[in-house]
Amino acid sequence: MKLYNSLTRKKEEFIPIKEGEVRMYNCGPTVYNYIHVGNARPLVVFDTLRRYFIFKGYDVKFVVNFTDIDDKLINRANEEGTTVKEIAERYIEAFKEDANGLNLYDYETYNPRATDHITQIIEFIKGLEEKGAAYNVNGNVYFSIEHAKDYGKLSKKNIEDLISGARVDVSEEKRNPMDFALWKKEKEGEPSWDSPWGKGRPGWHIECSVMAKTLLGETIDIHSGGEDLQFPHHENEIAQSETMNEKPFANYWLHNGMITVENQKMSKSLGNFFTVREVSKEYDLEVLRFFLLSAHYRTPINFSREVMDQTKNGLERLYNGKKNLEYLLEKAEDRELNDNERKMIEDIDGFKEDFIRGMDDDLNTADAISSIFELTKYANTNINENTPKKIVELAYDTLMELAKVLGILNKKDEILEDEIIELIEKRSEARKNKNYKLADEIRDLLRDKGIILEDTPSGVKWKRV
RNA sequence: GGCGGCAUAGCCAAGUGGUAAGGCAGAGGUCUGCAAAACCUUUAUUCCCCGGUUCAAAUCCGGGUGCCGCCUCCA
Repeated sequence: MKLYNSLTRKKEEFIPIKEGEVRMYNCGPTVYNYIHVGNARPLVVFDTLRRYFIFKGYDVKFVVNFTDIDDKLINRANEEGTTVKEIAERYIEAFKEDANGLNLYDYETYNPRATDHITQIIEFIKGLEEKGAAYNVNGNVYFSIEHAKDYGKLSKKNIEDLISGARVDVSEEKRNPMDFALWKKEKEGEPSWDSPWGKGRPGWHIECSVMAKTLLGETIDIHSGGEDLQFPHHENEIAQSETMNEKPFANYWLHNGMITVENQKMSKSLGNFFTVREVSKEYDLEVLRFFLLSAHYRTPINFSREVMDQTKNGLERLYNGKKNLEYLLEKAEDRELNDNERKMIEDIDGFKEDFIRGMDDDLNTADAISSIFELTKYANTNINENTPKKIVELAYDTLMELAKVLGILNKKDEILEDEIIELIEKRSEARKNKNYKLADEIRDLLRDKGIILEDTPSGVKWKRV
């Protein structure tokens, strides 16, 4: 499998540190608000990468943290006259709901909180201090970038350019304008923890370094996140971790492209964002997930109602294909395969190979999705009531296996209520008697209840909308 | 100013040297009591523009144009 590594700016063959095992870290949300569509992209994309590793037989450890202490949470708490803890709890709960809708919890994910790692954070900063890479000024502790080897190697920035172009307000305390805070001194009314430098709280960058180390080890396989985090956040993580541990922090750095709205980056500061829960009022979040996978993860994608509608229709086509196979599965009988049917096994396996080829090429989900469409088309065309059960099962299992990697087609139909079943039977009777007026009335009635009937040569099929 | 990315049909989107995948929408058709679903046919002689390399370029090289991201909290 090849992955594009931002560190080298090349596609590289993925080689895990430990055979058969992958350790991944993805920067998670700062829980001061609901997540928006832009936040959802890395979550969905790298969840899909995790799923694909599992599909390939790897044992995967995947960490997505919560940043639950930060200026934004503090501001929010002050605005509402409540506590940081209350804000964090609220938006962590909200996150979990959204994540469920996006099908991010199909497998185990570790969701550590920064505030549960204060002890480790303090230890880490002490370690940096001992190495001379951190300095304390009046209770604020800064990381000294001069002590980091290759600072800027991820984002390919050089320090002189950064300083000359810096728009940051230069703190009197910092020795170098690009130095960043590891520990922030307590301010009135802010949550704080005791530390060797007095009361305070951790800076943002240090959290990720510490949680990655604590949960995954000093060198991890893959670190992922939005490309807008590349600088300074990821650069600073590298600086801290590699200075502290004296070994590579992450072997592969993966960055997803931005979501745009009318070709402008969706962001909180521009105010052009759609929260995941807003979207969920109009679309099933599965549509959003499918949309986020419909283009290669490194290209920017534009979020619009038009494209969401297109995605919804495309997804429905896949569901119809699934439905058709489920229907045939009930009818299919076991029998010996003839030559032509044996050939079908190869054909179906071929779609799976195409899927794998796409995914192996730097997680090309757009390409992989096309092989799922082709599989359903093949099944619709070549599989019918007379197809042996073995073939129908293979097609169905293959479809579901590939869909699971993408985290789609996981909706199950509920059981129909007895009164609905009675209505369907009544309508069938009416059709038999050529009483089409009554039959159509019943069909319309059921459609209003969200149940679509389809008459096929071998019986009535139904689905919910 | 520095660094990076993108430009393929009405729309979305693969394809990085061998003659344009797939999806959505549209048109026509088959099937159907009518529908729906499904299937078939149809929709880019051409991949932003101009040069060049090559037997062969959407793909490589040079030069333009347009759009976007990062350099500040941001997924």
